[in-house]
Amino acid sequence: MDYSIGEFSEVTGLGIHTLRYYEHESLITPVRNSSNRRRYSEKDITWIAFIKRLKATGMPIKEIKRYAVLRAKGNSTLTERMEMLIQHRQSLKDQIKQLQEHEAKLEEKIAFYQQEIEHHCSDTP
Amino acid sequence: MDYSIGEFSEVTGLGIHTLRYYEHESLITPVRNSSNRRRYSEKDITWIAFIKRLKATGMPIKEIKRYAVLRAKGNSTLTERMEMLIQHRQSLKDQIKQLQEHEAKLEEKIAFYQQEIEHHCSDTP
DNA sequence: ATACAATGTAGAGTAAACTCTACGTCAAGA
DNA sequence: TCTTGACGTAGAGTTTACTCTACATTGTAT
Repeated sequence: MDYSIGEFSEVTGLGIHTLRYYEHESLITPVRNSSNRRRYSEKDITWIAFIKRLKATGMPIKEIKRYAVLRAKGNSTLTERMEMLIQHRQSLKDQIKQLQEHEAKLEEKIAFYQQEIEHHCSDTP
Repeated sequence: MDYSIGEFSEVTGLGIHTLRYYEHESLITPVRNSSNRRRYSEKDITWIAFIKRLKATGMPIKEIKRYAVLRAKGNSTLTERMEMLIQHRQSLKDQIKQLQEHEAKLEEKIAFYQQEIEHHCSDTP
């Protein structure tokens, strides 16, 4: 019930190079088999999914790494990790609010353009 | 009623180097005075504000440049520019939806953590 | 046994968006 | 007049997050 790097690349959608890079950055640490090949577990799949979420919401690799290192230390770091998540939730809320503002402004601009174009085309009555 | 690059940097919050870089990328083309110094107008202020909005909503410089070049060509490009904005509005809506999904999942995760921490701390009754 | 595909490491290369350096010019105040 | 500070150009350097190359091993199918 584990995966080679090639298989894991398939199921996660991350490139093999990227997976090795993530390991180098201590985001994930698969076990190795007798011939030094990486073996990824089922848990690694959900972990990568979570990493992807953090990335998609603007968390830089450095900070994901900080989280990953805490996670690797086990339960004693639960509170600290939660603090990180709560911080990140706030930044995510702020991001969404910002984007909604931008959307509203863009909407205005588009409406204005529509006017402009009508005026422009109705020059010849 | 115009600005030197230093003044313009102040009012827009963009660095002088960045402004020159933007000019190099054809995002903005200030006029020059007799001694070749850039002169930015009031209009340039709102234009930079709009560029910032496009950037903040994930539009790459290359595409902003495409828009800027159309804008520089004048009214004949109004429709094409509007098409770009409408496209971008859609991508913005998609972005927001994605982030909201991520927020919901993060919320779940935090709730789960809260549980974990309670269990963990109540180990000693 | 042998070919060949997947994997390993180390390190170089890439793309985007700046950011900085070096060096020259020019206008204005002491 | 001299100097200082803002500005000019061209090009190098930085950061982030990959992505790729070169070359050595290893597992598997024939």
